[in-house]
Amino acid sequence: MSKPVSIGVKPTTVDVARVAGVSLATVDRVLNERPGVRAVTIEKVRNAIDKLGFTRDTAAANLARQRVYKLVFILPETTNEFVTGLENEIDELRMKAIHDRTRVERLHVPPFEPGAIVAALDTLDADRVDGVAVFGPETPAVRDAVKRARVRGIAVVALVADLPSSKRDYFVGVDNVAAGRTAAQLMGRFAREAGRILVITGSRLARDHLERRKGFDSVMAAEFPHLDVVASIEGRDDPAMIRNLLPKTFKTYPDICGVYSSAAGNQGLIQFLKDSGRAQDLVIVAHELTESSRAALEDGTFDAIISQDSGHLIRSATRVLKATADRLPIDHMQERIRLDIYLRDNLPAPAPFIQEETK
Amino acid sequence: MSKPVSIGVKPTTVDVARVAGVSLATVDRVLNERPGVRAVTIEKVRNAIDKLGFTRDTAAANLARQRVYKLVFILPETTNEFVTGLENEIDELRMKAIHDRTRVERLHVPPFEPGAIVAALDTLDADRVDGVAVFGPETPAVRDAVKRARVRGIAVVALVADLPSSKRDYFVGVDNVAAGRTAAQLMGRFAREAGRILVITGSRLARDHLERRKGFDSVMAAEFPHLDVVASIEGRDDPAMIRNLLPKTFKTYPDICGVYSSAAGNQGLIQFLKDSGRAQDLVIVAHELTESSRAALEDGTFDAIISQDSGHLIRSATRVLKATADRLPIDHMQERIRLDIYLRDNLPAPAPFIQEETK
DNA sequence: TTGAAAGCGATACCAG
DNA sequence: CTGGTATCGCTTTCAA
Repeated sequence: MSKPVSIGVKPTTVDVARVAGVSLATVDRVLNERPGVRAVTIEKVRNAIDKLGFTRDTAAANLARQRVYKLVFILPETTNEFVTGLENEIDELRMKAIHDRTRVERLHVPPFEPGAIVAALDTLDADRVDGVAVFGPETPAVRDAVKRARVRGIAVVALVADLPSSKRDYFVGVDNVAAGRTAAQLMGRFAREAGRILVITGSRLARDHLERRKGFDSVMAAEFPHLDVVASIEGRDDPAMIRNLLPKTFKTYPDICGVYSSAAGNQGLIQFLKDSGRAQDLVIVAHELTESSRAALEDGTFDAIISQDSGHLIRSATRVLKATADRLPIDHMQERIRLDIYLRDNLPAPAPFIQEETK
Repeated sequence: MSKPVSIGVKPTTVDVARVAGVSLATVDRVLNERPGVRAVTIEKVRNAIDKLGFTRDTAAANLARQRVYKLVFILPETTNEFVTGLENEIDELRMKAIHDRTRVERLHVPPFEPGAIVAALDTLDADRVDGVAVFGPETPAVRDAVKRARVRGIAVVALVADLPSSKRDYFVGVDNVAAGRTAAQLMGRFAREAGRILVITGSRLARDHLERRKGFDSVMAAEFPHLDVVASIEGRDDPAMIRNLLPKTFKTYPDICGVYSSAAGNQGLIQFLKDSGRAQDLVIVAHELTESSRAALEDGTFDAIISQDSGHLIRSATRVLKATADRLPIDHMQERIRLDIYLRDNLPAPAPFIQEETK
């Protein structure tokens, strides 16, 4: 209608201010929902914003704000390969994150001890930390500590194992029930003769382990009647403990033809299989691609590995935490962590140990 | 030694200028390798830079520069689901990319026509386009056109199918030989009785198809002697053509017990299987998770799908093109596209058709 | 060959 | 409640 506002390709705050007939400062107040603006004025600015299709330039905003994202990852203090894999990814991220105004810290707490996580969460100071990713057992106390942190204004995501305390939670990890079902599907297809299947689990506090077990059992029962799942052993993610428990179990059930290693501690299983000469004749489905599980897959000890990419986990958690801290929407499709299946033939090129090839 | 330079957390160009004893403008000249600086001066600035451990703030730089990345994707003009999936991802990216100063375009060329790609590449103007991702047949003419584009200063990546024209190439896609091997592994494990395996391929111009075939044959021959791979049929990614070719093939080889659909056009195969009542008794391994292949997997028509995530492909290509255009290093670990295996149980939640759930 | 100074788009402090 | 203006880290004329 009236004289069109002459605007370049992408409107800026200046354009908004001009169209709304207010100052830059006021536009900023409305944009950031700062107090002290009359409702009418807010309305004027809002109108200008969507008349122009304005979207704020995050890079410029962060520059002006000198914003630095402070993120912390709480992980169990163990030496299991999956967790050390996560640690490595965090360290790598820490290096690159500097360029993105992001500071990343690792916090370690004793494993399988909800109290330690609670304490860690409670010490987090809202103006020293923007967001925290938690990998740990799901207990009411932990869920409450998460809630408290969130109330203090800290963004929280559950990592690897879900912590469904409220609808406002975000979980970065795989669907572990589906993981169990997938493991069962592979086991059922690969194990040709009838026999028993042993499940090695970690801890009944670990929600991820329980979910996997549930998915596994349901598919085994429904689709593979020739296989019989015997009671699982609880290895607490500890290779030595697993190595010690296995002989007895195999003595009790001599007709075991497959093992589903649903938690960490694969090294104990591998050791047992090699020691007892059963490395080749059992069908083994395990979790998490690590140095030793990869080797076991390559040499035929393992038949399949179900995994989740630790790089994706860490990067995704980071993006989600930043978005949450900024109250920005999350791209759920991108953040969905896939359930990877590895056979010997689709193993990714191994990560370089020392450095990238000097190209 | 001497009075330490008082610097905050992260050095800026101002710090560099001060330490080097030159002006901001000169620092910028050195940083961007602009001409007109004496060697000695360059040296001074360089010293200051790594004395301080300075790294330029890309966001600020892009802001000042008002940089807008112009990226184009060249895709075959077909209706096959994999390609339309890529198109959707590109469109989605186009929306979000605006916030990242990135403009994305799609360019469509007739499929299996190297000349069309060459023409498209040659029309690309270096000061209207920063980078281009090409998905197309690998021919000398195409490789040359890629070289020319690169000489003009346009970043190029090969998408999905490699174009190994020189060492400076970058390929965004999966290892297709490994994909073929993986398909064979699944086929061999899933097909219990002896029989013949049919391979459906696309075009002998498509490098990805050839590589898959190669990997498939090698594993089948080496590991599964009970299965015999018969000559493949060439479906040109065309469902109708595939649907028409199959009956004859099955008449010629009545003992076919498995099909490896190594290219696009799965709908033709599915149609044939349903029409002929063979949907359940054959082992089918296919490529690319799409609407119809997902349905086939869910209802048991397909047994496994080998796939590459189209979202990852597009996002990765984008990152690589930007990094190349800016002469920044590429994070090869992050850009590695995984070879996804899908069984019925690890299918990701389907993409929403209309919109995200109104949260 | 080098420097001073004006932006880029948004934020935030200080007045009025 | 609202407006002016310096500033963030870097780029880019325009002069010198």
